[in-house]
Amino acid sequence: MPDVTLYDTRTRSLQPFQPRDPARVGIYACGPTVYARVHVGNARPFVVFSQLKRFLQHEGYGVTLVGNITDINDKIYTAAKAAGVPSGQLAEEMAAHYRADTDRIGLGRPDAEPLATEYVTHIIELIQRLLDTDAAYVAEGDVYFRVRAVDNYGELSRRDLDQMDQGEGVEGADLKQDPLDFALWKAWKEGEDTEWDAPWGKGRPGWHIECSAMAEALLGVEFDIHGGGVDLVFPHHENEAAQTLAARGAPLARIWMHNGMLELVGEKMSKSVGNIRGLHEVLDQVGGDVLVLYFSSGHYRQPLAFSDERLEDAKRSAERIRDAARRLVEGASPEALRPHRDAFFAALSNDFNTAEALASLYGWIRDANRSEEPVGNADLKEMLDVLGLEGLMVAGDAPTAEATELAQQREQARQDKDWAEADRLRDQLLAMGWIVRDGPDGPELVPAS
RNA sequence: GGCGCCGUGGCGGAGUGGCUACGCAGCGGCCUGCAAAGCCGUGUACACCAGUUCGAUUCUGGUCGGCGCCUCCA
Repeated sequence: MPDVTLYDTRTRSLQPFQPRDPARVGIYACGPTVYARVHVGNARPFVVFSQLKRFLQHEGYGVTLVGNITDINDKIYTAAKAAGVPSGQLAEEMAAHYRADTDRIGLGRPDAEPLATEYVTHIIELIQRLLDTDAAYVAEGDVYFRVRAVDNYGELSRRDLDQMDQGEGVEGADLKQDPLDFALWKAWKEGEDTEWDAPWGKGRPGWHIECSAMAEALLGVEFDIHGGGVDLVFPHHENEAAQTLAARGAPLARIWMHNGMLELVGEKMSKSVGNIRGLHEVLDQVGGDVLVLYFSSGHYRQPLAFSDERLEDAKRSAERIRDAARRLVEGASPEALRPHRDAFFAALSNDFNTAEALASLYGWIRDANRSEEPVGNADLKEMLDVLGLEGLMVAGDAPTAEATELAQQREQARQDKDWAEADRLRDQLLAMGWIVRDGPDGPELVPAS
């Protein structure tokens, strides 16, 4: 089994995966801010890191995946005010939607899904620590992080402090000692309907510190993999890294992984642009397996084109896999197909290249389809399991008695060479949702999808 | 303007210094009563210009174009 390598954003290089403890690999993947229902783009990190966890488990590692939900944020206040509901209620509703929508993807849940609101104590403690070490300061109830307190600020996102925009016009700019400093805590303001007490006054945590605190609480510092969308590299992850380093004297994570964006007609899909497709809508349209297959068709680090056409392609590809699975028999796969299986896992070992892995999977299928002998399904099952596509192995519902009866009538008509009647019955079956395939062993009824 | 990513056949999308990616669509064939599924075959693909090299889509430099981040963003 080849060693696993993963691309690390901080060093911009492929790194051999060498966890501190193979039995306890920690992955933290930044989840959404719940101020609205999530779109398909938000599902990419969920899928990528869920699959990565499955793959690492397959390779023998013990893995804990943490996927947070940000439920304290300016966006939530704004959206709640616009909707005329309490912000806590909005966040709760949207978090519930998020869990329900991502459930339908069919990859299970992360091992922990912390909410920021559950970790305010940890957050306050972490901020206090930063104040104690003089890496942060209080200004009129706000608390700001002193960016120059860490000498490697900008390392993750490859930014030169002295060349960065000076953040003019940004909220709180006049309170900052340095325009690049960012808020760890925002003092309560008139009209805000949630607040927490802290030694320096009531208010709420800033976004970046929430993740540092939750990750540290659940995985400890210097855990193995921190993931999220590439749009989070700066400032979110840069700030997380800086805070934790300043507070604990140790890096937050060893490897930083970032997934590429979904693109809709050549433009990043995002709520601010307004070119979004709801995750639940897409799931209504094609279901979880097709969506996962669609995501898997490109490398996780690259942008991926999103459109109905792409979805339809993935749907047909899924059919190809399903049809192949239907022909297999239970049990071990032939040695002759082994190289395809091995190539599949070798591709995943090389920076989790699911696109290349799928090519091997299709190669396996082609050879299996070509085989005269019955082919055992073990390899295919193993590969699909790792991608979370085991659902494609499941045969559809058994034909109804009525459908079977019609199929038999059609066989009789074919025996009698009454082609018109046979075709009529075939159309009737299709209308009922059954495709008839005449094989050497007689007709087969396959659910039309 | 700064930092970074990318330009591959009709579409999507991997990858490699010389050898079929793959999927979807198309075309021809086998099979079939006809289909469907499957199999076989099929496309002078690597933005452009130089350079390195026996040889570059793959390395280096430049040009043009697209995208992301620099403010909330998966």
